[in-house]
Amino acid sequence: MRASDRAYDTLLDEIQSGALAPGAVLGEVEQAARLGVSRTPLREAIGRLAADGLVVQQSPRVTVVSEIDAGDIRELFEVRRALEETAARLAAQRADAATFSALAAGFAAVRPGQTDAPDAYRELFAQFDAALDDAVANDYLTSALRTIRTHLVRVRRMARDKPERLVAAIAEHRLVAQAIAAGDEELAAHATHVHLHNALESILASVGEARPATAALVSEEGAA
Amino acid sequence: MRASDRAYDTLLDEIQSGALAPGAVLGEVEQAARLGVSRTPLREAIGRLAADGLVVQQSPRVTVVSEIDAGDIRELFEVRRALEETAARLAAQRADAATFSALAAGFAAVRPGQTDAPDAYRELFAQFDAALDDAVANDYLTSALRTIRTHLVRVRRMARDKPERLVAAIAEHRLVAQAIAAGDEELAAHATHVHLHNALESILASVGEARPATAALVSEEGAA
DNA sequence: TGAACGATTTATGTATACACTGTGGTTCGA
DNA sequence: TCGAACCACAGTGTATACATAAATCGTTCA
Repeated sequence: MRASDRAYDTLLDEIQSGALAPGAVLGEVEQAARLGVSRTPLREAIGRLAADGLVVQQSPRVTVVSEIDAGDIRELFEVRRALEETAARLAAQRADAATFSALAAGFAAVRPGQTDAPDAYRELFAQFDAALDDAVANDYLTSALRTIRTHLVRVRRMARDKPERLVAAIAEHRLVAQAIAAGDEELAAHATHVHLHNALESILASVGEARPATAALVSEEGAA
Repeated sequence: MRASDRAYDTLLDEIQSGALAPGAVLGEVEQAARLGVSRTPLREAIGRLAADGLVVQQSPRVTVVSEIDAGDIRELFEVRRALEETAARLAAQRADAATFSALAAGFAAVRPGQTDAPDAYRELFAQFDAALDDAVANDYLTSALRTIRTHLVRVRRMARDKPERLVAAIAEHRLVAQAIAAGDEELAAHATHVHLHNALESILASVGEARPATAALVSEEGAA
């Protein structure tokens, strides 16, 4: 395995896990020494992280881990909605029905509280994403989604999902999978839209910065 | 200016212009010598082109300029539709009306045959894209669109637009600009959809690989 | 004669040395 | 005492040397 790949993987993991916090300065010599590689492959790793948007050149001489705030999360979800709704539509047109029927069954089989860790849920979501990419068969779309998902890992870490949100997310995924299996393009797109709306609301609430529209909905719920 | 930037700019231009044709092998020593830089900054340039998707590692030892066929063009437009429709919607919500009114006026002022080169049209389109990016104010979206546009330069070169298509594109842009200026989200999105549909059809026809649906429309036109 | 194995060559991956720029601190002058 | 200029240092950008791996060509054996 190449040293530059190891450096990239390590730094990516550390940024996504928060070990390297936003704003942390990434000096070449320092990081190269820490990771046990020379500056050349480390620079390549930094370059890839910069292309992903995970690090930015704060000044011409210092690169830092990029910040991410509630505004970024909203921007991220604007793009995510566009790409995933499109992916859902295309999958509904092209996907193998059996594959997504099986995924839907997998989501339906989940019993709340049965599985111990959220890792089991994450695994299901990852399988769904992989199946979606495979069904869509569009490298440009998959590539764009990959970038978004890379950022989302950090977002999810910032905003821990509550257990009930995870259960709801399972149900939402199940509906999307069913719609795709049925070839129902509109339902797949709209169910995806609903899912992403709920996911965003949950994340923003968790981060503690609900937007006006959400505040209104929350107070409605409180009144009802 | 950094050597790696010069190498990147040069290679990007050569790939987009076709001077470096798809399938061309990019040897590091060869290209470094040709561009008058050492291998280190050249490798960085190649890495950025790979992140853009303009070059691919054909085998672990040889990187080539990526191929692009009619299938790629369709995939590209699937993503482009998703992103630009979203951009149009967001711009309709957020844009400064005066800016897009001015752009609409600029499109309206174009007299067919008045300007000599398509470069004048391209300049207008570029201004529109820049204004759109500015209005949307979403770095993730802008970044994704930048990648798509990078590929589109090559596509346009492959498929020269006919003059009448350019005139139609001007009118289509004008409508989108008007819709954004008016804050009409739905019209902006749908006009964008129509524009991209027409652009794709024109390109595919020019490339000589019209898809079934298009063939039907063309024969209808012929019959009418 | 064909296939397989090995050696040579070539290109990439990595390390390191050098140069240059930008910044910060100190000192000198007003 | 304040400001400006100069020097020093740190860190990036670039070049080059070295190691390693893969591909190709030649030779040998079946």
